[in-house]
Amino acid sequence: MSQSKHQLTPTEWEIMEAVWRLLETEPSGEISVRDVVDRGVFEPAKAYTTVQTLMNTLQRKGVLKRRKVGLVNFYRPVFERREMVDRATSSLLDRLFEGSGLKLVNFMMDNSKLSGDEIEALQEMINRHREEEE
Amino acid sequence: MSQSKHQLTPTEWEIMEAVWRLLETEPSGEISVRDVVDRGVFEPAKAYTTVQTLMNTLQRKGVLKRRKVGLVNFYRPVFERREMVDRATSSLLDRLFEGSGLKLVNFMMDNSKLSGDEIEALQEMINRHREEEE
DNA sequence: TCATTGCTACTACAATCGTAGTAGGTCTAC
DNA sequence: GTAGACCTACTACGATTGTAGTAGCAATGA
Repeated sequence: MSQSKHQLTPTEWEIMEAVWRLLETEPSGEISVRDVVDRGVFEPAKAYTTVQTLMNTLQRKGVLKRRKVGLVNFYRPVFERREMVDRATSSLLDRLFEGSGLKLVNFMMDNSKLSGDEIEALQEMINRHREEEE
Repeated sequence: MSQSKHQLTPTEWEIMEAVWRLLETEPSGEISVRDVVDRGVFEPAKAYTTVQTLMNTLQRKGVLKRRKVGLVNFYRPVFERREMVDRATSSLLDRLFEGSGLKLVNFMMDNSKLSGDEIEALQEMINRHREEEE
């Protein structure tokens, strides 16, 4: 079936979001299943072994790297969140907007995904972007 | 598992894209499996029964409506493409950008999903949008 | 009339997803 | 030194996904 490479399912995203978030305050850059279970927020809660299975799947998919310290497995993300978001966004872009970011923005404007305030902020972004380009 | 409501898998999207496209030149607003198989473009090609199964799944999910004429089933989309794109986009927005369209646009600008030309076009869009608001 | 064509309904089946239980091995605190 | 606590590896299992085959029936054309 799919499994192509680093495409995540919604539940795997949930786990990864927790991993990235928790690692912000984790100087070692590594994290255990226990950390994710205890400090991640899941609604509804997930069993320890469920999280364990998911993290091992993520390891198999090459999204987490696993390292055994003593008896305990520690995991570290292979990619930054930004990279994964990029892939997911590109995938949506390719599938639904013929790869055109402009079409996506256009769609959002036409479908109220951007409020008036946000469009003002967007204008600011464009201005800043132009300055950076010079 | 998921099946929540009208969330499509990549392959189901492929079918629906073909259905919407073919219906543009189909005054009846209905289409058969045969139409999709013969006139849809799939890479690699899909067996007749594969398309049949997928279209029945889409019917079960409430995305296509089925009507038997004589012996043959005809299908019609329940939603316009725009509606489904809206759902998929909102889903990505919620999962990865905290529901903020602005964050998504920001991300795209920072990650070269928008070329310089496209940003100009975006500026045009904003201007037009402002005029419409007045 | 009867073989071919074409369609539907049903079935199959491996892979994946989401969730979790169980067995068995260390560590630790009494 | 032994009973919990805690962790890992393995297994399970129903649902879904993606792909397709088969049986059977209707229309059709020779």
